[in-house]
Amino acid sequence: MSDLLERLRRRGWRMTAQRRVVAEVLDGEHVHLTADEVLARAAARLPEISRATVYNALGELVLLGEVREVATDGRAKRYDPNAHRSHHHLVCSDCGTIRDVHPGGDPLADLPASERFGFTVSGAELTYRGRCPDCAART
Amino acid sequence: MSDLLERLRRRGWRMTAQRRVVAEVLDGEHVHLTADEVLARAAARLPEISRATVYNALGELVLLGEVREVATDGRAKRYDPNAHRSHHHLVCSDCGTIRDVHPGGDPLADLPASERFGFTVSGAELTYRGRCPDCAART
DNA sequence: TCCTACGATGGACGAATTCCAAGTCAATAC
DNA sequence: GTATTGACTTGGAATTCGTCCATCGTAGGA
Repeated sequence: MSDLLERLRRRGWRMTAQRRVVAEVLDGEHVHLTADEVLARAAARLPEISRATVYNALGELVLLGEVREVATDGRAKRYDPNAHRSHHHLVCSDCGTIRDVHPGGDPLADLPASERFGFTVSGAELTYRGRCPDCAART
Repeated sequence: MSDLLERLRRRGWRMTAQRRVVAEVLDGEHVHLTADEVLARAAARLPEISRATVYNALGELVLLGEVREVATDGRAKRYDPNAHRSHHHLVCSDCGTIRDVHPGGDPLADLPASERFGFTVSGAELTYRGRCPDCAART
């Protein structure tokens, strides 16, 4: 679908079998996987891939700005392949599922200079919390 | 200053020496401490207090809504005693320092029903990221 | 094809947090 | 004041998530 692989190659990202598989996993699934889930899916295609390699690759994709890291509470970080369109997240407080949302409004514009305490503000993350329909049904 | 202890007692929170010390630490400092920092300050008054006890007490204070848990990336969670006045956070991406901020706007109102995916949305957290003056000066 | 720097490996390590079984104690009842 | 009891505390083990490191392998240029 997307040209993630192609983009990476153009940017000079050294392409190995392992890195390709990690990128393909992220590219294929438009959900928010944990590092462990990425490892599991990658290992399905390339059984000898190592956990450290997956962490390395994910870390570089984050640095390259191709993937966003989403920290939710005490749980494992999740990796969001949809780094290009600006969006925020809706997290289920029971199961940790994440959905992308596009609220109106501009959080950055809502923070006046008097509330910035001399910080150089570079961005804002908005996280909505709630229970997903599945968890609500399971009551 | 505050009546945190009094409130807790009224709510039937069983008061032990350990719990009192943890509550006093949070009540005294209006900063955002990690569990370890709470332990250190508590141990200064009650040397034999155990780490597990601090975690237990913090967990209950969070459940009671007296303290907010603030997860910042891969670092240790921080505990915010200012749970009663609604506010958001400005985090230094270098040193992890947190400041309370009060932006205008209402994130919840900005999320239309069509973007809620059947979730029961209970709240929104807004986290601004940037560099604090100290870290910027240190360049 | 050959080189070589960069990537992969996996096991050890580390930080933060939770779990557990046994001992202790605050609050209530008498 | 004493007895009672269920809730709280303890500390060490266990878990979870992630990083480090020395060694081995290989992608991609010459």
